[in-house]
Amino acid sequence: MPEPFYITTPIYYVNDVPHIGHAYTTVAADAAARYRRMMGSEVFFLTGTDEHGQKVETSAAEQGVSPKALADRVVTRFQKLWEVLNISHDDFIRTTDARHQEAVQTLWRTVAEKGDIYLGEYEDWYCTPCETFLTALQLQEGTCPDCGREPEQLKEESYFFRMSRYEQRLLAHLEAHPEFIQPESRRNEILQFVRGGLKDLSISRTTFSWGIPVPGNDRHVIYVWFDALTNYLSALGYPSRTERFGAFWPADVHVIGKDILRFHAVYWPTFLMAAELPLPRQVFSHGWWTVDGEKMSKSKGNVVDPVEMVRRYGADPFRYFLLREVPFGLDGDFSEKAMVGRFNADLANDLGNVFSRVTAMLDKYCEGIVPRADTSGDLAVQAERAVQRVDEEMERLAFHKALQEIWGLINGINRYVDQKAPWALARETSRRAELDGAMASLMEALRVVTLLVSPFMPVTAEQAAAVLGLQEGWCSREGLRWGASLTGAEIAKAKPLFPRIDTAETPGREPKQPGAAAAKQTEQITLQEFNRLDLRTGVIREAEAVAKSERLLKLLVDLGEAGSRQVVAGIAEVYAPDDVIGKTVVVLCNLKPAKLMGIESQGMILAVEGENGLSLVGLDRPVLPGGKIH
RNA sequence: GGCGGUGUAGCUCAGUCGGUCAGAGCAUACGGCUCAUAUCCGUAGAGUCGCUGGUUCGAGUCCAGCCACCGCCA
Repeated sequence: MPEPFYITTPIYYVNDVPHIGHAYTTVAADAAARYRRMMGSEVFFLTGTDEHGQKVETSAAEQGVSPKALADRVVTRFQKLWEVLNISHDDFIRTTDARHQEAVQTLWRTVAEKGDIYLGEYEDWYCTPCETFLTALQLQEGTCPDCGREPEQLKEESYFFRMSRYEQRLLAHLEAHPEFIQPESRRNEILQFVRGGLKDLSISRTTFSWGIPVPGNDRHVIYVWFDALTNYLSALGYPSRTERFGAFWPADVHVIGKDILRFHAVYWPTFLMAAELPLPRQVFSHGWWTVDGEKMSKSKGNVVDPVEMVRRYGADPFRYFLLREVPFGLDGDFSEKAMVGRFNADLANDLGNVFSRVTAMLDKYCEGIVPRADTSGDLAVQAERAVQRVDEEMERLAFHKALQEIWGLINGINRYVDQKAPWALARETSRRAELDGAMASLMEALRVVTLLVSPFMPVTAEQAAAVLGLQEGWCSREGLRWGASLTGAEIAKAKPLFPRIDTAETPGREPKQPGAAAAKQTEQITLQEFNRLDLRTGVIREAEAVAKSERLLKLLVDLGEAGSRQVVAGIAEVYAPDDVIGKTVVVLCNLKPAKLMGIESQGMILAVEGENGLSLVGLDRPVLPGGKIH
């Protein structure tokens, strides 16, 4: 009977543009899920999207579509990303799924019947000039944190969850289960928070309607966390006591980012207590990524697009980087320099090279056939130890340590090659047995490395398995045993798994020096010549992908008095149609019209090739469309 | 303001109960091999272990104060 293992990512807000943080959580959960599958567990790995709420409602209204239609369109951004990153989730839950709505309403009724939901009044503030809602917590001495003015107080009828009632029980649970919240520093924060006392929690809204209705009161919609967190149950079939539910609840681990720790470590367990359901075994909160040492933000324009990183470096190297660079649980810094460093030092020089090295020797000295020989010895001991240690580290989700262990084995393989010097053995026919033993051991070690690396780099592992001629089902717990054998297999010389990246050519690696270098190469022009360009501001009113093209978007650009015109722009790799609608851009209007993919383009949108991909040229203050640029 | 954390080689960081703990990886330098993706293996560091005091036979390792940065809460 395989051991069940249920692991989740958060459900991501569907209206968000996926970035490195989303990729990180999901890649980490995927590596854990794949490892457990290899080890023979029955794994259920869940991810999905949170699709309700005011932001989706508003965005949809602005675009004149229904919220569901908007969600249906943008959910694909996440689904595509998971495909690109080779995420092996078993289910993808959307909060708009009927199964989820039913689960949430049932959970609500269950908790309400217990007397833990009551109708009350929720207070918040609205800053009219800023057009933003503020909670009591956000206020600074009673004023708006943005403009410093006094906001208007609003009162709203709201249902409340009696969270205060579970304060002691939660505290007891936290104290009895130190592993419940990880890492420990986060656990301490939560302990401190709970010790400070739990208030009741507002769990419904009347100010928007895009959500799951409160059972028995359609004026209310169930508010974010009561809705979203329940996804972990609904994907298992709750409220039906399905086989799936029986097998997988409670979850083994919810992998989350530290921004949503409290909701998972406080709200969620108390909801479950109220519903008399068992609590998840662990909530693991990982850190955040900065980019080149700076906080990632839209305004800085340094948001890392995971799709672009995969395009540049490949899914496996990107996954490897995320899990190797930083201890899981701590913050980390992403930079392309570090990415390339890891790629060359770890993947090309170590992992990739050792495959080429050993298979080339096998080809040369053993006609490509793995000799039948004794493989006991030093390398066997090292491999067995690595397998054992990787297991311990994966148990704790210490991905970076697990990878360190694997690389320790790779170093060991390289050392073994040096010690045995097969090229020297091959010159003396009398040492044939010794050569065979060494080569058989080396090949066996490569096989073990292939398995160990597979949860992190599934595509590379498949390639390596193909090189080694491994049979179907190679990725198993049994396969991790030393001596599970390659004997007699005929093996072709491996092509480089990771061709080195020439750092001189790497974009973004060299410090930018636009001034001097660029000026020298650029021919000077007169103002008259510049004035020949009819550059104007335009607002994108419509946008759609051009069929059969990965790069092109067909745009309708509003140029104010100059009317509207159709422009085809090569920006689709970075911008989805929804991203650009409403954006003010700079248009070269007197460019000779041209046809792209059969569609006429009457101008050109200005963009820059930045470090993180293409970026549209924008304006730093709002401007009416049609403004002449000079 | 309250609570907590961090500050160790050029860079990123390990250092469990105080006594070979002054370490690893990257980068750099030198040496070796030639099977391999100019890859690999080995050797090398004049680091006041943030600062100042204290406890101790002995302190990155414990205590106090200070400085800097960060997190949670208010």
